[in-house]
Amino acid sequence: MPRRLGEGQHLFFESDPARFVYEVVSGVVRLTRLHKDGRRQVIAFGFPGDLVGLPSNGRHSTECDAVTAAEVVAHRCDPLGRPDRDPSLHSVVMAAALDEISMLQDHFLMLGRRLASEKVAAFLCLLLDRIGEAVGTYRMIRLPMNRSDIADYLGLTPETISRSITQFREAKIVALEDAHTMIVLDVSRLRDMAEGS
Amino acid sequence: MPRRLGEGQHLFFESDPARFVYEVVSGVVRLTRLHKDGRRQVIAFGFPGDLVGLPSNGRHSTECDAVTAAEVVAHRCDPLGRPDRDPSLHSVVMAAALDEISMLQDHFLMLGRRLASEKVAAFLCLLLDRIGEAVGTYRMIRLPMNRSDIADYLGLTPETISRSITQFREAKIVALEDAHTMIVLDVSRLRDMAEGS
DNA sequence: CGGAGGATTGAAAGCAATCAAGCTCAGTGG
DNA sequence: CCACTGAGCTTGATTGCTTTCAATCCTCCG
Repeated sequence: MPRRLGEGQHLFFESDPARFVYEVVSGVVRLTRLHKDGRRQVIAFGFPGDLVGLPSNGRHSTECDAVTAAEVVAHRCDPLGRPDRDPSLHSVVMAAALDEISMLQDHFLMLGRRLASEKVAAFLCLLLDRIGEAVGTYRMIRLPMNRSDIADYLGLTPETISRSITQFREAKIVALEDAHTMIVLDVSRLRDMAEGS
Repeated sequence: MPRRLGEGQHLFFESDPARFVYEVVSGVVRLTRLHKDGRRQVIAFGFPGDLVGLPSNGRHSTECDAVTAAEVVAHRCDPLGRPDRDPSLHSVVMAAALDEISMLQDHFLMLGRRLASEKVAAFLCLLLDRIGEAVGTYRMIRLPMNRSDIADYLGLTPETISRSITQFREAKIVALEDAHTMIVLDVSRLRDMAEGS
């Protein structure tokens, strides 16, 4: 029943007719929109439990592809215009849409931070809360996406992401096992960084 | 029936229990969230026809106040959890929520532009399409908000907004009657500016 | 007429982007 | 088994744009 996506495989494109909404079951997907000049804005990452592909005027407003191998379950979204037909799907989609709005607003606050390092810290806190795992007394973040994805999410360059992470490493706030495996040594200082103090 | 708001008057605050959603009938409202350090992020402006105050987990996720004197109509949003009770309100709110997501995504693209002048041009194009008025062969924008509001919407400073507008004025792309009344002399060049060409 | 808030302009400083060069590691093929 | 390759990550030096700080202007309103 779930549909499997290989890394980099597309689920839908911008302005495709939206026949389905998709529930992410495993893996991570990336919702992006393209600038006229070819640059990319990452709008959001979809983690397990997220509902992605909400339509606007019957079409997808972003494109979506897999950051890692992923599984998704498709739900027809024809009935969205008629809440009486399928009230339970309707409620779920409504809740997802309202949550999405709230998440996008949080994303704005992230982009509105002063320094690049504050944005990166805020992003890491987000991942920590969302997909952090316990490792002894510390917590670990498996970063599924690469530096360019993070850069396009935060409106920065990959070089700047790298420099911020290096800075956290030198300050002993985090340690890197490899480029995609981060141990958070000092959560409270990371949260302080995210708030500019 | 409509509720009147004076300039600067608040309609609701962040994390207020969301008992109503509000339809803007006249005037302009401002949806904002605050950073820990007191800085302000303008999430959106609400123009006539917009539905504002959509709840997340039963609470307002932003604060809302009037940019100009405004009128709003309140709609109870208790029934949102039960689509079968009031299908028509439910459909309206669903459509508004999905539109809002799309608008927020457009806002991201605006923030993702390279230069301050591109962001300002994009913002002016948005206003032009939304509230532009014909004036002879030209089109006019009445800017209801001040430079700081625009700055907080675009993640820039008021000075930078001012400089960008001056730049457009010197390039004969726009003319200012006063600080809040802009004549667009060359729409296509303004759109080009917004896209970095 | 005078005051105040917002807008504009100017000069200087700060921070991220850019350009460019190594580095690491996984995958590949000899 | 190891050299080769390429992609992604890191680091360095420089450039350039926005911010910051400050002064002035303007306009509306008391």
